Amino acid sequence: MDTSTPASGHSEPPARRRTGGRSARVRAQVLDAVGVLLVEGGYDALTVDAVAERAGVHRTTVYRRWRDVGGLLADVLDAAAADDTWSPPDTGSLEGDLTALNQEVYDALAAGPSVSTALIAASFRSPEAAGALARFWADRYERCAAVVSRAVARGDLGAATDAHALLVTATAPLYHVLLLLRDEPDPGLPRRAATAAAAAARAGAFAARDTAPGGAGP
Amino acid sequence: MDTSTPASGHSEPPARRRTGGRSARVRAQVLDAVGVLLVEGGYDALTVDAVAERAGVHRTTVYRRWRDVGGLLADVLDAAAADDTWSPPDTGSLEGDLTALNQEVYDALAAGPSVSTALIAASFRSPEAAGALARFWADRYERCAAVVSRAVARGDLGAATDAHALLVTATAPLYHVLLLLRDEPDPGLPRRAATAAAAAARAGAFAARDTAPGGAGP
Amino acid sequence: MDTSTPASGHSEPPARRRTGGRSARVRAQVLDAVGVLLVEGGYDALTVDAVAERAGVHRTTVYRRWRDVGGLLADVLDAAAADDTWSPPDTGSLEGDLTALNQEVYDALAAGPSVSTALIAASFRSPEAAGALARFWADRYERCAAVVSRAVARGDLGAATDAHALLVTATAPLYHVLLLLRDEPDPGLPRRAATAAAAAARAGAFAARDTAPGGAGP
Amino acid sequence: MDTSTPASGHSEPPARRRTGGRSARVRAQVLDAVGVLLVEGGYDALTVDAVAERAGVHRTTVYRRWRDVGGLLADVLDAAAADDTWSPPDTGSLEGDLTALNQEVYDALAAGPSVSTALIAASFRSPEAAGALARFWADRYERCAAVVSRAVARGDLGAATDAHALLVTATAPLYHVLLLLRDEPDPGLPRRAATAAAAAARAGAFAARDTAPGGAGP
DNA sequence: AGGTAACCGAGACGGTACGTCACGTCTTCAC
DNA sequence: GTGAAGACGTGACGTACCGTCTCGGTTACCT
Repeated sequence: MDTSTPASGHSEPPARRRTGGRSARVRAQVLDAVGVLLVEGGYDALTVDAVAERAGVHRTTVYRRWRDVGGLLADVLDAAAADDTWSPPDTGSLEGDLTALNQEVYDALAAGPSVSTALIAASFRSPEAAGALARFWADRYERCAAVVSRAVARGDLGAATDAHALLVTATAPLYHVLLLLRDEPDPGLPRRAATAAAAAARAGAFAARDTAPGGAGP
Repeated sequence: MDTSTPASGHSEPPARRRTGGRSARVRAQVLDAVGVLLVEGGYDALTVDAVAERAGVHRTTVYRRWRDVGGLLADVLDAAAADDTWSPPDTGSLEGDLTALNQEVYDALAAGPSVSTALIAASFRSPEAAGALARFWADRYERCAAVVSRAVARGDLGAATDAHALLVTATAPLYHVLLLLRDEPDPGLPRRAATAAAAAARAGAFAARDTAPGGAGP
Repeated sequence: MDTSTPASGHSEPPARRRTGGRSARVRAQVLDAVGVLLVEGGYDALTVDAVAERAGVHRTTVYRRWRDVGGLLADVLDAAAADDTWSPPDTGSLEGDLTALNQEVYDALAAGPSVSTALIAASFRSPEAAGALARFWADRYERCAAVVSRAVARGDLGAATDAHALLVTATAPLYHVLLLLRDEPDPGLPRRAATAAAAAARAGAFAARDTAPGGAGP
Repeated sequence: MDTSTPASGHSEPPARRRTGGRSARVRAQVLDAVGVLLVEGGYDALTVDAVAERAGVHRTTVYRRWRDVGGLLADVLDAAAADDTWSPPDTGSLEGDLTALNQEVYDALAAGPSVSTALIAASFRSPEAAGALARFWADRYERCAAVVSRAVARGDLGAATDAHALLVTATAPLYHVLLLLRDEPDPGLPRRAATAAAAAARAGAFAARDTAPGGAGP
C-alpha cells in the first residue's frame, strides 16, 4: 500500500498521450513539476505560480487546464493510478504479505516530508485531491484482496473473511501513528500491525457480515 | 478518544480567567472565535483576519499573541486539554469499552466538517498545531490505558499487554476509513474495529516485547 | 523654475496616452490621484492606500507598477518633465528675466502646502523621488541657460559667464528663505535676489574658471 | 552657519542641567538617543520606540514628556541652541569670513547622511521641528551679523547693508546645491558663493530698503 | 495545403490574506 | 495611589497567491 509511488512511475516514459502535440508535452511538464514541488516543499509549496514556473509554462495555461491545485493533484494521482503495474507482494504467508505491505507504507510515510504526506495533507483541503486519493486507495485495496484470497486458498483463513476490513486493520495503525500521532518511527511497527491483524483474522474478527463470526469456514 | 471536544469544553465556563483583565477577555474571545470558525468553515476558513473580526479584536492583537493560525490552534487545544475531565468509558467489558471509545471518535469524525477534521488538517501545515494535537492525543491514550488495566484486572487480558498498541489498533481504522479513505460512514465500524482489536489482544498480539505473549514463554 | 507645474501640466489633457488600454488609463488615474493628494495633504497624505483608493484602483496594482511612494513621485515628475513645453521668460533684460523666474518659484513655494514642497519633502525620503527631482531641475536650469546667453549676446555679461552658477545664486535664496528658514513671505524677495545675482554677475563673480572675469586677463 | 552642531555639542559633556534628578537624567538619555539615531539612520530611524529603547526608558515616558517625534527634535534643537557658544569666524576680511562660514555649512551637509540633513528632512514633516530649526537659524544669522558689522567698520561695505540678505545670499547656494539639487560636492563652492555674495554686496545689492541702492553710505 | 479552432504566452488587474511596524491610548499591577 | 510595563486599537506597509481578463501569436489538426 505504497502511497508514494503515484507521483513517480510517470516521469520516465511519457509516451502515451504525448502524440507529439504541444499540449501533451505541456501536461507532462506540469505534472512532473507538481511531483517535484511536492517533494521539495509539501503541499504548501504547491502553488500554481510555482508549478507554472517550474514547468516552464505560463500561469494562465495551468489555470486553463487544471483550474486549481486540487485539479493538478487529481490529475497527477489519476495519471499515476492509470499506468501503474503495482501488485501486492507474495511471500507465501499472510503475515509475510501483510508485513511486506506495511513496510511499503512505512517507508513511504517515515521518510520525512514525502509526497505521500503532501498528498494526504492536500486531500484535506481539496475535494478533487481527496477524491483522486480515495480512488487510488480503493484501487490498491482491491488489488490487495489477492493477499487475502491466497490465505483463504491456503486454508489459512475462512472463506468469508472481509478482505477490505482485514487490510484496513493491518495498515491503519501505520497511518495513525506516523501521520496523526506523529510518534517516533518504530521499525517494528509494520510487522506488529500485520501480526495483530492476522491474529484478529484468524480469530474470525473479519468474517463477512452474512456469516456467523467464529464459525470460520471449512 | 474524542478529538472534537477540546474546543467545546471551553466555551461553557467562560467565568474563570476573565478576572476583569482585558487580556484574559481577549484571549477567551479569540479562542471562542477559533472554535466557531472551525465549525463553520473548517480549517480553510480559519484566517487570522476572520478570527480577529469574529472575536471583535484587531488583527495585530492576534498576531502579537499567537503569531499565526498554528499558534491559535495550539492554544485552543492546550486550553482544552488543560481543563478537561474526560475519562474513558467503563462498560464492564473490554469490547464494550473499546466500542464506546470508538463511538466517540466516530461521532466526532463523521459529523461533516468537524472541528476534529479541521484540527487534523491544520496539523499538516503547522508544527505548533501538530505538537499540540500530539500532546492532546498522548494525554487521551494515557487515560485510556485504564481500559486495558481493567481488562487485565478482570483476567481478560495478559498482564503484559501493551495498552497503547491495543488502543491504537482499535481506533486507527476509524481515522483511516473516515479521514483518509473517506468511505461512506458505516455505523457498524466502531464495534467491528473494537472487536477486532480485542480479538487480537486475546490472541496475545500486544504482549509487551520483554514478556512472552499469553505466557507461552521459554 | 517652477516646481509646481509638473503635476498640473498633466491633468488638463487627459486624452493622450489613454488610447483605450486599461493600463494607460490606470496610470493616468493614479498619477492624477497623486497630484490631488499632494495638494490636499502634502507628502504625509501620500500613502499608497490613499492613492489607490482615490484612483479607483487596487492597492496591489500600485505596488506592482510603482513599488512605493517614491516611485509614484518619480513617475509623476518624469511624466511632467516629458511633455512640458516650459521655457524661461524673455523680458529683454537680465534682471527682468531673473526676476520673472524667481517670481515663478516664489509663487510655487509661497502657496501654503504646495506640490513643490511635498515633492521636496519626499525627495528626502525616497531616492527615486530625489533622482527625478534632480533630473527635473537639471532640465529646467539647462533651459534657463538661454537667459544668460541672451544677456551675453546683449553685451550685458562676459562671454565666459557660468550660467548655472548665476542661476543658482539667483534662485537659491528663495528656496532657502521659503523652505528652510520659513520666513514670512516677502513679495520683494524675487526681485532682490535677482538683482543681487545680476550685480554679482556683472562684477564677474561667475566668470568661468578658465577665463578671467570681466575680460581682465591677458 | 553650521547646522550639524546642535545635536553634537551635546553628547560629550552632559554635565550642565543634569542636576542629579531622575527626570534630568532621563531627558539627557533621551536627547542623546535622538542624536545617535539621527546620525545612524536619519529621520526615518527616529521612531519613538527606537528612542525609548536606546535611551533605556519606557515608551510611555517619551510620549508623556515629548508627545511625539517633532517634540523630541524641537527639544534637541532648542537645547543645543541654548548652551552653545558658537560665534562666527573672524578672518579679517569679508570674503574670508563668508568663506569660512560656508565651509562650515559645506562640511556639515556634504558628509553623507548627516544630522543636519536629517533635521532638515524632519522639519518638512514636523511643525515643531520646523519651528525649532527656524529659531536655531535665526539665532545663527543674528550672530553672523557681526561679520557684516566688521566689514562695515572696515569701510568695506556701506553702513546700510542688509546683513541678513547678504548672509542668505552667501549661504543659500550651498543648501540649494547640496540638499535640493544634490549635485556632486564641489569643494570650490563655499568660496565661490562667498565671493559672489561679497561682490553683490559691494555693488550695493543689499542696501537697506530705506536707502537708495548704489548710494552706499558715507 | 491551407484554414481554422484550439491552445499557449504574456501581462495587467481586482482581490484576500499575510505578517510587520510604528503610532498613540488605555489598563493593570506592583510598589 | 500612582506610574512603569505592557496590551490594545489603528493604519499603513510591502508581499504572495489567487483567479480573471484581454490581447496576440502558435500550433495542430482537419478538410
